[in-house]
Amino acid sequence: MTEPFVPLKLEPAYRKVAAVLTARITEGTLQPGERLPAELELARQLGVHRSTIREALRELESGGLLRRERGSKLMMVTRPDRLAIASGVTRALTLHQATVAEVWETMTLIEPEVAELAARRRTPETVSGLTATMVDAEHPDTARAAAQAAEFFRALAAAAANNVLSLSQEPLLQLLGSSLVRLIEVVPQARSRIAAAQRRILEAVERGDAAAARTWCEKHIRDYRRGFELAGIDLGLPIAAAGGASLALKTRSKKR
Amino acid sequence: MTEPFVPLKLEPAYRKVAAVLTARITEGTLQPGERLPAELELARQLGVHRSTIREALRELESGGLLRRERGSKLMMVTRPDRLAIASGVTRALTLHQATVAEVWETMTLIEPEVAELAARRRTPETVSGLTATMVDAEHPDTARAAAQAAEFFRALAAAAANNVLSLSQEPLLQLLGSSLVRLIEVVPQARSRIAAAQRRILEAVERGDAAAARTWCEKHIRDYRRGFELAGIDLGLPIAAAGGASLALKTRSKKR
DNA sequence: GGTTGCAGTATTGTCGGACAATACTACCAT
DNA sequence: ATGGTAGTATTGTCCGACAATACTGCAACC
Repeated sequence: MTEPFVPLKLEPAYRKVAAVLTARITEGTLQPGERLPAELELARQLGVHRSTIREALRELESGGLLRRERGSKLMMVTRPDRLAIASGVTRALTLHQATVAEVWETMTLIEPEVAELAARRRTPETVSGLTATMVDAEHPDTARAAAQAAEFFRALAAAAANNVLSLSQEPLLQLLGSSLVRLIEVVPQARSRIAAAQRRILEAVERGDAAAARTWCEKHIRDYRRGFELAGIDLGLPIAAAGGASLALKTRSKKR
Repeated sequence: MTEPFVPLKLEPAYRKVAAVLTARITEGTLQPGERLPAELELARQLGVHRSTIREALRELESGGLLRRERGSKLMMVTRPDRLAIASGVTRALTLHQATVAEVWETMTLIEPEVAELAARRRTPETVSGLTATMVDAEHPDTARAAAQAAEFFRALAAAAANNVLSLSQEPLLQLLGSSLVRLIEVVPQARSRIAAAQRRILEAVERGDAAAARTWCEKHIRDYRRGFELAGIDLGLPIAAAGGASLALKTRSKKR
């Protein structure tokens, strides 16, 4: 048999343009914060038509490498923010029919470790950050409570001072979102149980007791599972496609 | 102070088109495997110009939701594959200057748990999958050895039978790639150590000994750290921007 | 000094249309 | 059935156009 021919791939121009721009950004020639030249200028420099440039820009844009700051015309180079990246992963996992059980199990593995690290690395700031995100057992809005439950984990990861961890965790939180809302809606005692568990973890972190933080976190997550069962959520079912970032706490009011 | 106005956002048409298409896919109206209508047809149906459609398509394409099968014209709906998703995350983490230490630490947290699960859930297939990816301590190609080291973790996650886990792990493997190559190049005994550790883990998984799999995996990863230090890789430094999927096993030599 | 108004320019978003290259299809000849 | 061939459909890329709007500089005004 003869050496099989590799399917030689001729990339369309828009992809090459995208590749060039991406390279510039990742290698640092184009720093985050800088503004991209105008489309026509780029077209001139790269010797292609503006439409081609635009298609390439869309590609980078959806990857989070470019963004337009509110009410500006020129595109700005930027690094993808946590939410944007995670939402891509979230969508993918949804399409792959990830089950509630899989997501929950992954949290089982990760979160206790995060709690442990958080206890070890806590600083006054991160502890107060944690305190600020405790679930309010009284507030009537269930969606808010669910968002806060997720926010607690974010604060925990922040206390663990590891960005990679924070990012790895984010899709899980997004995916769990809709199930969480359901859980809190259906199971009345959930709020107080969550609040209690969070308090325990917080205290352990506060006094730097890594082992305690870990075990309380383990219990906390196991408790979620019980909650899901009580709420009649079938763990084997694919996770519902919650509307992307619906779980993020709207912190709005960025002064500027 | 008056109630501040929320910045009303008027989305450009291309983004709306992208949103419509994405919605169709995530909600299942457009199933993976189906082919998208032609661009002109879409333009007619949505009442916009073809260029607008094309910009939207680029957006979905880069998100992995659309792909063109080799040598076909029409776009096919598809679910993003592991590599594509992970490479986005990888790029993001690189831009965020994630350090070797952070990535390594995250692996420290995750992998032992993965090993434990793998031991518990192993099946004849996954075990033989693991066996197939063992590092070849003899083969001279260092890049190949590094790729195999990563592949072992993939097989491990596969044995753990949790897709969410597999996907969460993928960016870490990609990021570690370049450091791994360096490690294996510089530290001569690395290969045999890696091979030995893998053998231990494999055996533990094979006989379903979860605790052993876990502890061997812990040691294995700690050993990587020592290796990094021996190789003179500064753990506090941002991880090098390895060329994306450079770590994937190259199954073929691309001439060109 | 700082704000306001205004004209002129630059830039994006969207459109219309064009054309070459190529994948697909249907039909015909062997 | 196989192979060839012509015609059609579709993409990739280009050209050009135009309205809406962000930016700039400058003059006028409090």
